[in-house]
Amino acid sequence: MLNNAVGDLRTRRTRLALRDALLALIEEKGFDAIIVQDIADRAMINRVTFYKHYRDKYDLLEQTMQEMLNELSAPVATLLQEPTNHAVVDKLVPWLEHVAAHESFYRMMLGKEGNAAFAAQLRDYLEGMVEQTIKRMPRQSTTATLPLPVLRRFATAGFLGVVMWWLEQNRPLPVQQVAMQLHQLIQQLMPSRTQK
Amino acid sequence: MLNNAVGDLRTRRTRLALRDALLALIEEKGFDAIIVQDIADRAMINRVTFYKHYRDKYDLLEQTMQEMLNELSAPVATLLQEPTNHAVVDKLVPWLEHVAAHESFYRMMLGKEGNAAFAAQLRDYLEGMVEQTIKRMPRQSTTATLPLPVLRRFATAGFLGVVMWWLEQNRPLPVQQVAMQLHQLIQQLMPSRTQK
DNA sequence: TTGCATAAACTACACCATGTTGATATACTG
DNA sequence: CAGTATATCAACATGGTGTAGTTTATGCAA
Repeated sequence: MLNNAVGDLRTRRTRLALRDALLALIEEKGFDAIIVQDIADRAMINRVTFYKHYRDKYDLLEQTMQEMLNELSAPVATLLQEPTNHAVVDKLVPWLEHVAAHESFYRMMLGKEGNAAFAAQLRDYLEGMVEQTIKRMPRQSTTATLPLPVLRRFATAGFLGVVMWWLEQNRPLPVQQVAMQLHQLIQQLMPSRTQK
Repeated sequence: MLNNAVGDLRTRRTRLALRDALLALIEEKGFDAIIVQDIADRAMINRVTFYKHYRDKYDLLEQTMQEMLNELSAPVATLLQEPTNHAVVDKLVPWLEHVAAHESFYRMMLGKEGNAAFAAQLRDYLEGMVEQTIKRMPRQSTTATLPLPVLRRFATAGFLGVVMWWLEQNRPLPVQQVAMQLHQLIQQLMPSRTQK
């Protein structure tokens, strides 16, 4: 059926339990190894009830991923307000802190056993951020030596790569330091910007 | 069982057929959607025979991936001989040409429907390359402003990101141009190198 | 508070992919 | 050419998926 009243307390409780169960299981053994029965067991929900809310485990994953990305957007929303050169570093910090708070989840989803769709979605999300930030930047020599899409992709993919490295190594550096280094890396890719 | 004489003509024929079938199917519908029967059908091999050679479809994938990476290594082997600054660009070209030759495969395996393990393996492989290249570089100010692992990860992840972009867009640029741009991006990340 | 409506639980089922077994036919190797 | 290894075939147990019908319980609105 898949059509339950979203307002109903029972519905909200069930979906929350399923979502939490999925997150916990992903952290424990990765998404691929999970079967619907696992999710139902963990959530203490009947397996049939699962199917009354989600088509399959991929459906649940998709919705959960979307929620994670929305959460991720919150700390960055303010970032777009004042894209002054130095403020960006400080605004990276809450972003990285969110990632750190859900460390195991991100490590799993972005790692070897991870989910390519999620990585791609996160990259797209970052690219969107970059695009908007660039738009609001003070007009300057737009005659970049490299095509913008290439530059953008290199930067976002590299950015994500470093975040992954950071998680894989169990965060050997404090958030502030990673933020600084990421900022510096991005800066080095923007030769049009005059060295202040 | 899984132990067949690798010298036997039948064995070689069977494994080749299975490997080719897998590659074709990956290009058609991605790895996840493939079932063993698909591979057997396409290879015109009995399904049971499949299991006499490979544990499961993941086993076959792993071996096939390894072969692809070995092929990929060939054009780069010479790269390590003379890591002079300008020669690197030229040596990137055969590498990109290999990727272009197996375009659909790489696009699938690295894309949204792709396989995170393969992406990670390819990244590791690239990191190894970078590491060796750096070792043979003429000693110079090793006092990089950034930790080497971070720099290396950013560069390789960004590199792969651009290659992915190139494939996703159906190769809007000729190989030479991509090679140049990638070279330039990497250069910009190496501030220790004096601008010649 | 009570009754109604709706969600959850439970039982049962058909379906499909997996991986294995034992018997038989086929074909490579030496 | 003979012997042995490999491929084929039919059959089966197992386990995960998704659905249907029925009963139980619980939240909601009057």
